[in-house]
Amino acid sequence: MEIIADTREALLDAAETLFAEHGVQAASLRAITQRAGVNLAAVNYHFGSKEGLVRAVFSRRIGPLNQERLSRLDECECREGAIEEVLRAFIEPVLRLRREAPEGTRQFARLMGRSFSEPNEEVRAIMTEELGPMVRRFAEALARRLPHLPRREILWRFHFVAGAMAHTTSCGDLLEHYSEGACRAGDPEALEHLVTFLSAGLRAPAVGEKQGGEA
Amino acid sequence: MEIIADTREALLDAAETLFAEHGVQAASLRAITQRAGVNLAAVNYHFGSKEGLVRAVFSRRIGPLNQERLSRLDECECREGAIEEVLRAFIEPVLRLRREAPEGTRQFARLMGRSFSEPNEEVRAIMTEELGPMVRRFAEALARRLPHLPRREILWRFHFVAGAMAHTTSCGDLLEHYSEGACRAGDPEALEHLVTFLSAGLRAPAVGEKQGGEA
DNA sequence: CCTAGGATCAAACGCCCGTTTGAAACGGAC
DNA sequence: GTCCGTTTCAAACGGGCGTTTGATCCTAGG
Repeated sequence: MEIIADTREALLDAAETLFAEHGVQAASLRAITQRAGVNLAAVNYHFGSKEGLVRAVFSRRIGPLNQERLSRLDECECREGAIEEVLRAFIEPVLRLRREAPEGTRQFARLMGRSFSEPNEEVRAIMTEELGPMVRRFAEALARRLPHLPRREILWRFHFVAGAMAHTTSCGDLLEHYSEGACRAGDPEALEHLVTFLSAGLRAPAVGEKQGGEA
Repeated sequence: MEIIADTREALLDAAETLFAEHGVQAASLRAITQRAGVNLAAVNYHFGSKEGLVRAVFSRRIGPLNQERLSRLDECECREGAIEEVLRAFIEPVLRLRREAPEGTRQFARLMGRSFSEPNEEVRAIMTEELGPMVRRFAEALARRLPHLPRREILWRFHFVAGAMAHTTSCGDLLEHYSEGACRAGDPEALEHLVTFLSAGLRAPAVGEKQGGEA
């Protein structure tokens, strides 16, 4: 528990940036160690293998990220906050990653957004493992606020919520490109657009019902 | 224009499946040619390079796909159809890919959903090129039906529409996993859930306005 | 029948990958 | 000063990659 973790941290930072930039598979250990200014063998010494490095890169950020989401959800539950607040608790911590100081951190949101659909099975496994309990708690919070919706429909809609968010964090360039620079996924207003759109979607009547219909 | 295109087609089919399964980068030409039952050198002979093969795999499907989307949008425009119809024209052709006969085709939706956030820049370039005009026409169709929304907000929301759809086609397993099999992204009902959720989101009042407010 | 040209083939090319190795450098404990 | 566990290092390992090559097969046209 000393400050010896120098090489480890340098590796995690370099890997985070290069994973985000080129993908986990395409970022070579040679490129990572060179950027970190350490020897090639350091990865296998400190993390056992490339997969160990991948796991460490994800764990380092996802732990605190989920903790923040869940503690904000706790607050929200005490105050019996509206759907909008639940969405903010879910989304804002991720969007804020994009505006934080260290360069690698900023890239992590992009990396994470992409990782849901990663072809690499190990990466996907890491994501489902690390995010599982958090996802379930948010799904419950939404279900409690939308008692008229069947459980299956809650899950569908939460899937869409996650999709819109992941798309925004991982393909922000696309939006910037099509809007010719007018919309920037890194702006604080992204949160407001997401919350407005998604809360309206969540509040829609159940599939098969007319507008204003009842359960 | 004869039936000589045997090897080419076999390569496209094999590549499509393996690209979807393992990613463009991780699918090797050796694996692709072996699955296609052709010689390794056939890729470079018929497509010039691996990138040529990638382009061909995408072009083969995206062309007809966009044509179907646009002709359905045309119909919809004639009848002055509602937002729901525009969404169906945009989404259904993609979801139907998942239920079509050839195995590779079924995988293509997954491949395409993932390709928006591909680290490989060439793949992303192919996507923006091939989808650009279609995207713009749909954005206009939505703008005409939501005249009270600023143009920027239309673009934000269309981005979320695309995100929810892409997430559904590329990470359906995730939804199936978290719902313990209750929700299957390949089911026809996926379309109904998407349209219900997304049309409600599109109809939300502009950011910063109260429910029921006017432009 | 012969031939020219497209299509296929096995084999090799050079390169980069993740990992391993064994030695060197370091830094407290005694 | 010596020792020992930790950390760093240059070098090499085997293997897979995309691509190239030159020979061989096949077939339509003269």
